[in-house]
Amino acid sequence: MEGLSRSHGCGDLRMTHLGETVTLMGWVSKRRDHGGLIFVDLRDRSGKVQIVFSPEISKEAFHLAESVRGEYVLAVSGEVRQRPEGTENPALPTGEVEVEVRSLTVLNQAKTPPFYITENVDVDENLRLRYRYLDLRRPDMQEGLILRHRVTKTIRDFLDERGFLEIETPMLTKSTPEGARDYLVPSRVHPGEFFALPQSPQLYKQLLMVSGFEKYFQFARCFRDEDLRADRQPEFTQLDMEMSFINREDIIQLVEDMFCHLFRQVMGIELPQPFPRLSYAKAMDKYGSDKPDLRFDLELKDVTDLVKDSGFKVFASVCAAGGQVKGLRVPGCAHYSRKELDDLTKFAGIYGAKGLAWMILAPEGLKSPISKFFTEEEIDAIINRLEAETGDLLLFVADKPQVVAQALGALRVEFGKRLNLIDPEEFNFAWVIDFPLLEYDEDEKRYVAIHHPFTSAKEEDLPLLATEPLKARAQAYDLILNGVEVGGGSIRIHNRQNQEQLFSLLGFSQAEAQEKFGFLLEAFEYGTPPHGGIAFGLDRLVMLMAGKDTIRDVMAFPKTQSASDLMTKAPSPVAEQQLKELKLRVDEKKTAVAQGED
RNA sequence: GGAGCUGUAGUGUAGCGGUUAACAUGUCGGCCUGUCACGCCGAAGAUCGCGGGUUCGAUUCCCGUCAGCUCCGCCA
Repeated sequence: MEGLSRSHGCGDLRMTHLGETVTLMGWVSKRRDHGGLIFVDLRDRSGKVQIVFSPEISKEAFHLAESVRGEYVLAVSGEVRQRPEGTENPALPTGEVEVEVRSLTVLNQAKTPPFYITENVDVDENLRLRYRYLDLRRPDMQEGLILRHRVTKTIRDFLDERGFLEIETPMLTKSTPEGARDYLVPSRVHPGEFFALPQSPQLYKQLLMVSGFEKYFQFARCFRDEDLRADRQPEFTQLDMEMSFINREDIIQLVEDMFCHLFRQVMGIELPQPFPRLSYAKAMDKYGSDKPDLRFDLELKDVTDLVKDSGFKVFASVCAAGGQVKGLRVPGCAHYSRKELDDLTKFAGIYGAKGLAWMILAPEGLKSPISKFFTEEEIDAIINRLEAETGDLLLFVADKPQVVAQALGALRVEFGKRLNLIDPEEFNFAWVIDFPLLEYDEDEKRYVAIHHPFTSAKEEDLPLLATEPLKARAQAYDLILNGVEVGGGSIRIHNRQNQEQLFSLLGFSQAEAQEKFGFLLEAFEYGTPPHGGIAFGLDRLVMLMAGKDTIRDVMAFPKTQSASDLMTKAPSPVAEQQLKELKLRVDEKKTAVAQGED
């Protein structure tokens, strides 16, 4: 490298550089050896350009190039030249030019990679994760991380402009009840005691409000030891924000401005403002989800009133037991076969539905195994309610409201995809507001907070906390994008009495509340401003902006579904000495149980 | 904790109760001065994820297991 200095990025060369002598450094993407002439596509972060080795230009470079292989790291210098007429490559941004190489330095050799370093590879994810550093060489993976950088950079600048301060909070923190399972870190200095990695910086950011910082944000790494999904990793990044002296409208306005700015700057897209809002109750009722995909219509219709007194016992008994019956109209699917309907039933079963009733509005008349239980008037009323037409398939689920919503909500999304009702280019933002504050946990026999225990109830619902807590609505709001929850927040409780009241509703004794959250309760006694905030899942947001199906594709080093890192082989056992220092002993629970025992 | 899908040369796939396990691509060698999915000739490359069972015989069928993925539960 002595005396060598890169002058341009490979992907940056254009006709305007004609005649310039350039020095490029990058990887061999492809080599085409014609015997007397060698072409190499040289790739770096900026893109690719064709470089040419010819004995007429440099015998030395040409012969050296004969030994070059894929993914070798090269430094070349030579003149940018217009390609001979007829040999331009319109598929490449640099396709009008090439570099004729006068000197070549092989900076490093490379083994043949285990998979192709190109766009759109369909390789076993096992391999991609094991060789993540090679996977990340692929241009579309680089684009994802570059996009991620531009998103964080744009947001940082925006929030700075609006008077926000970026403040870091600890990673070694206190384990608190409620919420996800914690990742624990043993304390060497305090044997038998543990830190928890933060599930979010929630309490710290509220305390920063007590401290008077007024506007805070942070790109915060969060940890939750729960099972993974395509959009859930054990560690992930939140854009975390908190503000004092604000109300819900202030936050919504700021966030909409922020996303409009972000999409304008990064994607060149103008988002329509204001973002639509719908209540939790309406979202659940119409779409069976608290994060509905609003890129397509398909609404659920409640037919409970029409069927509760009908002769169909399955429906009637569910209604009598306090359940409900809802229907989904699937346009143009009257041709569905028995097998396809059985598969749909199985699909609904995943979400707990014990069955799936259907009606087919065929041109030759109604086909349905349940129609014989209804009068003609009842059937007409149902068809009217669903606004169904000939050629439609109608699907019904009868169950507890929660099961009906989940099953039909999932079917709605499924048909949105199957019927191609979704515009993949669209970014459909909306707010879901007025969440309930609490729900009842049947397993634990107590109330649990839907958002989190620091969320304030709506002022007009405060009296309900003492009488009918489940009816109280929270000052909470989620931001959804294309059926994905990308963020959520709330106005917080900011005085000790209200916070203690909520803890007690959640079933904490005063002593427990003091032990777990005493520092917060105490802080609230020293002049706490009204405050609230919101946090966004950065990985999910970037995933959607990049058009990817999993957040793994926009994270540099993600974990597998079983929360391990195939590249480093983490987690792994540690030395006995390390355990000793921590005063820890592994319970030798047999992992390798003998086979074939009875 | 549960359900489903996948696992065959380096990679992506095909295949079948008895095969020399096929194809493409990559790799290696030779030829080739305008290619860009370069072309042509040749070669090497497989413990058919692992273990057990059924069978005269299993890569193929069955059971188990491991790994990856998708989903349910879980994720304030």
